[in-house]
Amino acid sequence: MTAADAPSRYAFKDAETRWQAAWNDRGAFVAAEDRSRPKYYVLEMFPYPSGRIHMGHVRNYTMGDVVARYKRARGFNVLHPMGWDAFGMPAENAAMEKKVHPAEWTYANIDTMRRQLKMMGLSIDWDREIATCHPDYYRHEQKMFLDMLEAGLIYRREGWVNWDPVDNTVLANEQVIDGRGWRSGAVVEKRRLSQWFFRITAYAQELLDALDSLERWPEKVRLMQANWIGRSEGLRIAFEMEGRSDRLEVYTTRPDTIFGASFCGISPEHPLAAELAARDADLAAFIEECRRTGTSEAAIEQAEKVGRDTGLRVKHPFVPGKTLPVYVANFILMEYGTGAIFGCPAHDQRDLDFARKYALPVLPVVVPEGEDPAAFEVGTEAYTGPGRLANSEFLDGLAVDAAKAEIAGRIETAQSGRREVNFRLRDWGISRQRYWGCPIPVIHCEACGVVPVPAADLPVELPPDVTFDVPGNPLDRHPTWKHVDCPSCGKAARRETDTFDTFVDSSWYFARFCSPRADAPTDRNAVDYWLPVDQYIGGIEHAILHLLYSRFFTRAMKKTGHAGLDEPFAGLFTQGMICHETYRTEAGTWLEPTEVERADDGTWHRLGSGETIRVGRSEKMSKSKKNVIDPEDIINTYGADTARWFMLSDSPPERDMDWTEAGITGAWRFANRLWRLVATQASALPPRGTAPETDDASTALRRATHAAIKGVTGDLEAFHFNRAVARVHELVNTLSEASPGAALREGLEAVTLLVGPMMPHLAEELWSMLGAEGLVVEAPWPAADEALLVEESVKLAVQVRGKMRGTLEVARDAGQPEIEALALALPTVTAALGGDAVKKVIYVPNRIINIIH
RNA sequence: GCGGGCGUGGUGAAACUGGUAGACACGCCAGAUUUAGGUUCUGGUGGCGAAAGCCGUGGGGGUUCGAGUCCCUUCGCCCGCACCA
Repeated sequence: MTAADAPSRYAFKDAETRWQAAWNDRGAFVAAEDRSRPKYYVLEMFPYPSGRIHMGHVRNYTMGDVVARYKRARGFNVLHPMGWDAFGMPAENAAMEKKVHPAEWTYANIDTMRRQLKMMGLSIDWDREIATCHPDYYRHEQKMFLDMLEAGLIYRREGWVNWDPVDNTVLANEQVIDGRGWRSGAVVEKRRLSQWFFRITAYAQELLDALDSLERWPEKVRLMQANWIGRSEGLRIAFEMEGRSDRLEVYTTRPDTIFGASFCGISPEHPLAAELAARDADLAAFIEECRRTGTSEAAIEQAEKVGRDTGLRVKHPFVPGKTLPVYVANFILMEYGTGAIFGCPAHDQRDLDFARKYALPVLPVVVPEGEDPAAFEVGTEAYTGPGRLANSEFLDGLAVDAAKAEIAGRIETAQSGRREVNFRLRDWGISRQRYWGCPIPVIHCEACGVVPVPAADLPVELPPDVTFDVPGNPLDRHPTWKHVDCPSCGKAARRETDTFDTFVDSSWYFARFCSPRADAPTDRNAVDYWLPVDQYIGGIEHAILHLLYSRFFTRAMKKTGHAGLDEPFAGLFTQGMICHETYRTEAGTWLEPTEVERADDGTWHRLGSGETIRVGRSEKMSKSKKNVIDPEDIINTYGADTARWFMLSDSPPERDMDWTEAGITGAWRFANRLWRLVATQASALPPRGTAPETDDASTALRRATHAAIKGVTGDLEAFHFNRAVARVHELVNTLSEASPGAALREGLEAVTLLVGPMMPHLAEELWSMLGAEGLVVEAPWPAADEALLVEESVKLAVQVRGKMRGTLEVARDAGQPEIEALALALPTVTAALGGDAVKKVIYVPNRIINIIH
């Protein structure tokens, strides 16, 4: 073939469908347990079927696919499944807006997105596909709920909950961001409701401790979880109250500052506050006001610390005759500790702000080392640093930690308190007043109370005939669904109409993938074989919610016998977001990238009208700012391989990346360049298996090939995809300059295999053009010949007093005297020395020689 | 406020345990071939300078023969948590 009659471009459309069919025909990605090989479970966070895939999905699934294909080539038995996180609010919103049933909407979206993902050529075992909205999935979730309920991992109680007035549902603490619902953005209100809770706090310590064992998790995520769990060590102290027989219990992490206490504070939600308010209209009004201001971020931001003196006095435990006033204060949370504190203004900023407002005493009791206790004063800033105790009787002179221990001991001896560990983590409330979720399988009976649905009656299926014309939960107003007989006494009873938080669905799907058609939630053989997930990949936005819930749920599954491990994800990688420039008209209307163009002078204009456009900085792709690029358009225009290649190029995968037109066309050019290189050289190459030549040029070529194999292998292992891409570029540059021969064949075959996980269709195409047998997906990963990598000569840097003066091409591992002589003979070196005597020489073999004068 | 991360050419970024800063790519410049369309190929490209050379990894200081990398300090940007006692 000559260049003239060779097709000039890689026909990706034809090739991609052809190779996808070939993989499919061979069942190349179907996974089965095989104990003769090491297993490797690669999982990307499964998508919510919102409609169409977006670029974030493309990046996520490309990275996972690279890992899956690479590990497969390395001989691992790989599991790489895909499913749908299919329950959730958007389906109900669509039902309300477009009058389609949530199920219909969801399944249609799944069909679209499955088709789109298949266009990407992912090495997924589609036989294992699951959708959480399918009864075959959620019936098992219901079964586990019953088991966990029985095991004491779940309970029901009434409590203050976060109510989202837009989505008309309760939210977990983790789902309230800056006082607003994580989906709707509405300011969350406080309501009292009966709710089901997972007892995640029972595992608080364990979930915290085990973070240390997650070595292949990003440090950032582990820190975020540790902060969220929020362990604190302190002391619970019971103060005697004047004129009452009961005691006021407070929690503190600074018991050492007890002598600096000038008041006690209780939460507006504290039972004592309610009791006192019953006889005090002013206090009652204050409490009501606190409740209304609630938790909105604006309220908290500016909220002044305010309180009301209840008139109640507590006795200081160590100062006879001293009493402290008890205030109801708006900054004290009922949910944390005991809902009551003692205030030591000198050493706590909040207490100080409060004390200044109500003219309470401020007595420093911790003084920085070396300061005179008599002279040390606290102004507008509390002193929270280390130091020695003062004004504290028997604690005087002690360091903070010693003082804490001393006080704790005395309080415990006096039986007026005890050491206590507190966590910020709250139990996970999972009741949602929504239709499109997994029904909670319990029945409420007047006589028997809460009765679990018998396992034989599962699944509790969602009724299909529901309406969305009025707000609220359609299950609640369904004419028949909720009316059932009590399984226990047989009398008329009422079904629970709340459904699970959708995070329950995603807390175990990774386990279900191991045995997706099993009749029980899990097949223990399968989960014991496949779990844990060896490599999990997804967005950082799930650092707390999904990842913490899954860690808990896996433990709960272990306790109920559904799994046998504690930690579901051995390795975690969090990818960055896809960003794009934003475009606005002068009037402020957002425009899509396809609606604007850049003129030669660098200004931007609207297509058609020519209106001047303001280009905004690159931001996360989002529909509201219209800076989105549709993956399907890209795949149709450039092919899946080009899209994948660009996703892996340039930006490190954990960092945000910019989607640019130049970037995608650059990737497109490279794919063609590689294709053209093989297309033009293939026929000139010697047959496969011909021994490589041994002349200098061929040896150099082989060295480049094997260096690339070694480099790319290391880069893929370390998730350095952008460097792997750079190394492939380098190798292709080298191969492009070589003349045909066995060494070139070796190089082209190697580059084909190296590119395999990243551009799988193109790799197959090249492999077949090179006349190789079988498919790339079945070929083992190439091995680097270490012997070829050892170079006999090295380029050594020569410095004079640390300044670069030149380089020397010398024999590998040459001796210092020889190097020194050569270096001193360099004109640049003699010039720099200026005749001075050499005082010292530092020589690092094969690296550098530094001459000091 | 607390916790964490990041500042390197015009741009995205490389640089393993301190050892030739800017690999690779985009863009740009020059040339060649096609010149009906983002094609392909060759060379150049951190800054200043005619050159030798000097200066360069946010700023300042330090350790070291040698610092993008380690230490101190300061500025800027981003992310997470946020009245958690």
